[in-house]
Amino acid sequence: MASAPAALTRQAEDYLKAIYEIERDGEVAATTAIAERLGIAPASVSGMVRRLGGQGLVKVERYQGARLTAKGRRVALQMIRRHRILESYLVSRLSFEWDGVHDEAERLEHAASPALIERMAAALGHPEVDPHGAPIPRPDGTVDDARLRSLNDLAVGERATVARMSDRDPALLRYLAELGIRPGADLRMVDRAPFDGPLTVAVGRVRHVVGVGVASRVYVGDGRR
Amino acid sequence: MASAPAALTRQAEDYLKAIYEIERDGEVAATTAIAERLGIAPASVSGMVRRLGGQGLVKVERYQGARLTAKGRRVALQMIRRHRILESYLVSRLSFEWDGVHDEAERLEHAASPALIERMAAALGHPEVDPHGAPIPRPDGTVDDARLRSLNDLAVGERATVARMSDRDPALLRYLAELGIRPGADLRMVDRAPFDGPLTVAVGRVRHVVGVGVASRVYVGDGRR
DNA sequence: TAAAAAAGTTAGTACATCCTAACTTGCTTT
DNA sequence: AAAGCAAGTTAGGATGTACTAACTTTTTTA
Repeated sequence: MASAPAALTRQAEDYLKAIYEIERDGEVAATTAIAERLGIAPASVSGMVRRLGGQGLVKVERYQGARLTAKGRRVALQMIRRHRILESYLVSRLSFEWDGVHDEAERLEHAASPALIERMAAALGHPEVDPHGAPIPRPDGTVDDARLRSLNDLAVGERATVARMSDRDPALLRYLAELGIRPGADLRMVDRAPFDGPLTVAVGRVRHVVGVGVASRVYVGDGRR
Repeated sequence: MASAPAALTRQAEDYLKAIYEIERDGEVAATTAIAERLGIAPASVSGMVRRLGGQGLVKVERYQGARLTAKGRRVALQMIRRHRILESYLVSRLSFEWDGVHDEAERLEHAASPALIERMAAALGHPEVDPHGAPIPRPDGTVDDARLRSLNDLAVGERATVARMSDRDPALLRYLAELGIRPGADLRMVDRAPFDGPLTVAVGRVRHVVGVGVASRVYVGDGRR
């Protein structure tokens, strides 16, 4: 028997999403990492993670963090699909700015029914990436969520195309937009100051100097998208 | 000083909306009436209503029910505006059926930001009524929420135009749609069976026989809308 | 490898919300 | 006006989620 769906709470959904994203970055979903991402105390995470474990959504080993089960991953990807479809819809149909949709989508994703999400997706022609370049999981739970190099990893002289960037910090997004760094933009690493110093990047024929912190939050693909 | 907005919980918002609707129907928002509308036990209402009283949203007199304060009414109308804009948007931009939007809007109204609602309203050209004919409160908190006669109150031979109907029961809405009874439809009371028996109503040139229960949930204006 | 630091857990508390059961109040009816 | 019933309230308990403080385990460092 497939067990009752047993509607998850908003919070449970957020935990699963957080854990998914940490794992996707290749790290173990440690208590502190989850707590940080959700902006809550580590102590609060212990209990919730245990509860998620009881529901078969994560596998927990005391003192060793949590790992998503297949069931947990399914939920997480569904939430991410919702989030990204919502962001896409808000930007393309309700003229939201790309730096302002994250929080709105974050709230709506818990309230929107699957039917609403699929109608939005259909209205947009079933987009494959969201406005920040993040791939949208398909309804069947598959995603092309390849781990990308960050701008920070480019060697001097190397060219690349911006693939995506984190959507969580509006100020960063506004800054990047000003520099012309958006998904699809072509760029070239011109210079790297030593000791993790600032990078000089050519975007089209304009050069910008950006810090390592910024560069590490911009992901690139090679040449073509 | 205008006092901190102090984000209300979903539940508080629902209570206020329920109280508003009961008062609009000309009744006192008694504990049991609120409980019934929200589908919870009366005992649960007592506590919450006291809390709302403490926040200055309702005035409570023990054993005498609650009454909205101006502040409470403002919140309630804002929720109703959200709800009705959402319903309108879902029907007209995402091809939802008019009988299926209530629940979706009910969930989204707690998550949607004022900015989103206003963008939707703008996209729709600032509609004044929702798909069920209910007037949409304006951003400034005013509404034309006149108490209407129900179809049940029509005298034999009288003509009227359908103004609105309850949006809470999808089955009722589907039934009404089948009969051609929608906001804007013109009708005439042809016959009333005695002892609260069924009513015969002409919609265009078709006659339908409907029960009193149905008729009392359809509201009419006179002649023109 | 032992001490220190970092990470994680438990214990105890709080709050919002709901429930049921038992009691109280107020309205209605005789 | 007293009794009975309906409506409302309180008491006590459950759940989900968070917090801080104190303790434990693991990892790092010296």
